[in-house]
Amino acid sequence: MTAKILKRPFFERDSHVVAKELVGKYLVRKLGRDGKILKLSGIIVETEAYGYIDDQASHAFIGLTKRNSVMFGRGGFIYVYFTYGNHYCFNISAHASAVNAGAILIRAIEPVNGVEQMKEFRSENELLNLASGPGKLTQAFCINAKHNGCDVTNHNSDIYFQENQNQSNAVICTKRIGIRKDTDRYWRFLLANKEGDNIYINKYVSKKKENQDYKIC
DNA sequence: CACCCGATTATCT
DNA sequence: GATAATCGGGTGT
Repeated sequence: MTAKILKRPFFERDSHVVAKELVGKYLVRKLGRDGKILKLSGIIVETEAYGYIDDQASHAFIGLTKRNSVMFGRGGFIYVYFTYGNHYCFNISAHASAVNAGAILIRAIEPVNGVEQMKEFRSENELLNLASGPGKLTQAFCINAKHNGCDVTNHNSDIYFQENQNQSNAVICTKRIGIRKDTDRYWRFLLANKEGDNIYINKYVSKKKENQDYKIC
């Protein structure tokens, strides 16, 4: 029996709730390659939530524009944007109501299936460096501007999310990183393992130095 | 290993 | 014309 795909209702909740719950789930990328369908997959180990009018760091803060329009549509659609002249960032729209807006930035993934293909896409052999950052994971999973606006909630999607039967037992949160405004809210979520009183953060997260100030959530 | 800085372009004002 | 939800290479310790 295959794991369940995350459907529309999962994404139509407050973005910080969705961001927290996406941690530990699988991302699956179906790819046509040499006449066959190749599946790349991995466990989401780091996300960030972005909101609407109360969140100055969010692309939606300025109101509806051509670029951010997916953040204003229904939950469960892909928002990809190009930044710093080099990198794509992969987001999924999420908010609780039709008059809201928001998205989740997928920041890091622990590679599981299709590792050799990811290494080729990245020109990089080190497993820890394949998808441990938002720009790295789009390259490893071959996600780009053509995916903007795609629905992830059915099996025909090239990109979708799956439940994880063996989900880890802890998620921690930190302040969001790489932003200039609204830097104080704890809307960055990391996968961790709790063993007794000890917390171990997943080693595939990005920017390990910025993980010091965290809370258990 | 930590810090610093340049690259490079779509998007919005 | 300014900005940016980043990355990787270079330098110095």
